[in-house]
Amino acid sequence: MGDAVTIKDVAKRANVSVATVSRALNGHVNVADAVRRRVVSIADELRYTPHHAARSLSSRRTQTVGVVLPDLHGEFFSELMRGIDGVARERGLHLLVSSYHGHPEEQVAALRAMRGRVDGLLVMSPYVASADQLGEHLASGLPSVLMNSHTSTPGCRALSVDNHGGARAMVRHLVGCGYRRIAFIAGPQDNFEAHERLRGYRDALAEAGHDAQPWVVDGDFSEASGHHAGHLLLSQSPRPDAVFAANDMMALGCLFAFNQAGVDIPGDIALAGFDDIPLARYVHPALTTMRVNIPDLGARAMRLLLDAPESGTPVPEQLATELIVRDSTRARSDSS
Amino acid sequence: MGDAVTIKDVAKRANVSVATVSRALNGHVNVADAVRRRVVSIADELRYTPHHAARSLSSRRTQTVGVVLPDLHGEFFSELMRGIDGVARERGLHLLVSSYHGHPEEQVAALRAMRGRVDGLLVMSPYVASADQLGEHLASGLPSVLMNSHTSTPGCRALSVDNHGGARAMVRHLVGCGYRRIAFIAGPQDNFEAHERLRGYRDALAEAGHDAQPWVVDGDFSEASGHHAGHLLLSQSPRPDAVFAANDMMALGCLFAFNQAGVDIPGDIALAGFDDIPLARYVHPALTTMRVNIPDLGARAMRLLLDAPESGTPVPEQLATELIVRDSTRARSDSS
DNA sequence: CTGAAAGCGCTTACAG
DNA sequence: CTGAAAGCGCTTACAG
Repeated sequence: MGDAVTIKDVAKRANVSVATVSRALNGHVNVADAVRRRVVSIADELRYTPHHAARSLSSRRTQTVGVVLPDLHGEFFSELMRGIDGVARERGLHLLVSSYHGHPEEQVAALRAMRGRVDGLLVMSPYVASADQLGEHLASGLPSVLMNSHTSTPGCRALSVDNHGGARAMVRHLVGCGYRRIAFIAGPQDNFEAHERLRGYRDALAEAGHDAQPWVVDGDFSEASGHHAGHLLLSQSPRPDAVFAANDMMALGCLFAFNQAGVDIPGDIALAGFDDIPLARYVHPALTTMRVNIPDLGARAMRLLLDAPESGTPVPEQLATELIVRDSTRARSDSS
Repeated sequence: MGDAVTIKDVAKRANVSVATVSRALNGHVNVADAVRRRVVSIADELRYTPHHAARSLSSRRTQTVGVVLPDLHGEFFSELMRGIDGVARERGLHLLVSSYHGHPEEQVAALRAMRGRVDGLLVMSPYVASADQLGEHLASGLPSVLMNSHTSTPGCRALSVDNHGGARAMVRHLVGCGYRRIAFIAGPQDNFEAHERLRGYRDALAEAGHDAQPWVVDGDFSEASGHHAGHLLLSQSPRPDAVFAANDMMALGCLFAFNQAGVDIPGDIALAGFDDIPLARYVHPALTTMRVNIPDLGARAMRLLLDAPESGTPVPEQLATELIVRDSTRARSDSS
């Protein structure tokens, strides 16, 4: 380990008290200029770095924001971290990242482990079930912002992608193109975002007034489940004339199923996804989808945490999505 | 913030000293069973969580590993984090992540900021230039493992992808297919991995003995630079019969350039990359590449940090790559 | 098995 | 402007 140099060593060398070293290094005003310069130069020379735990124990601040996510890998989280990290950097903050790896029951443990390590918390908890348990644990302490999470906890700041509005807009687009038998491949039952997208689909269909019945097949956000759903839909009679998958990964799985079966997209069946992952523009045909600006979600959540007044009644904020029309959907000439 | 409950509160309620609470909660043996049960249940009831900074200040341990990376976003880092995180999880460790965002000069600051916050460090520093500066700062303290970094610092544990061997193997594959005029799109000059891949290309070419001259065009690992290089190569006469890009992103850029120009791959020119990013299998034609198991790199680096004896002379370890042959290269019938 | 006390390395009122 | 001292919340020899 090598004995690290402490504030005492610096004080000794500079012939001042540790208090003065602390003040000089932290830029307090009440330090003689000559003294400050001497202290700073000695600290430099000795390669002194304040011991973080000691500093945060006495100052009650950690300069760190905790990020608790359901998972760490994958495009989504990587983009999210990018947005969060950008703001952290601007503000000179560190990030303590923790994932509960898809085990909602470990989430509370992850949250508790943050005590004494962070000044605030960004939490993403898309599991519908664990919502209130979560609120309870957040309430007791740290300033927090919830992302894409279903919670009824009052006083909790929250920011979500407008999944309901986005799904509705996509269905409207499909209806506008002339599609009528629009099937929906749903996401996991216990996922709040999946739930909202499904709700948007249903609502838009009801609004369209073509008395089209909801046509929902199960999925779990994975490519494989989309592939399976695609095959299932092809076996129906009549087939849907458009398929809206609750996320792009399932849309891609479905697309492969259609390609395998020789179905023409969008001639025979149109296809749309949600998220706009990078792959969406590369597949053939390129996928119509609803873009979610994920880094922006992270950045805005971070700013909400840092800048928003803690008091007052926080209004849950929404992040708009953007319809990206590509080749997998097309206005029908025989539109009724 | 809400006044957090401390060890004192638990001690008071349990009618024991804080020392006993500490021992009971930390599972030390010398605590009466009845007392331990009482303490544990009271701590539970009070929702007591030890204050991390205090604990690590007195115990000199943080249960945290620091990860200092050149960047945070993108597939590569996301996969790397996945590997690191898996091991951290197994061992009950936290991760403090820090990026210096492509500014090598900020790397030292990032490293220093880790003092008192972590028990060990995983560092990735692909900038050739900053290598020794780095070693100096690492030496003074924390156990560390370097990933994909060029360093001559003795006593420093290190783990790298076998970029040299991988590039050599790819060139051998191309030569074996019958290609002779093999151009190479290089990565950034100051990047250690790019440097090693280039070296592998040169060495393999020399070994092939067809007295083929190295044919290197500049690139910077970006898709755009690959696209540019592709156009440049098409303007040459004679054209190369195969192009090996130092990474997949550039290979994809090159592929788009070839497709735009109506060049048949691999009929007219073969194409190969390095990394095996997910996109590689989806493009048309699917890209021959050298797979790097990135999560494994992270996981092994982590294990090296945690398990390897700190003393002794550490031997830099290498991570093997795997040749993935897809449609963008093919054995030539008119092979000489 | 348990407690009193020292100490981890800082910061911050409190005096001067 | 500067220093002595208390204190942050823990852990850990040291006694008993």
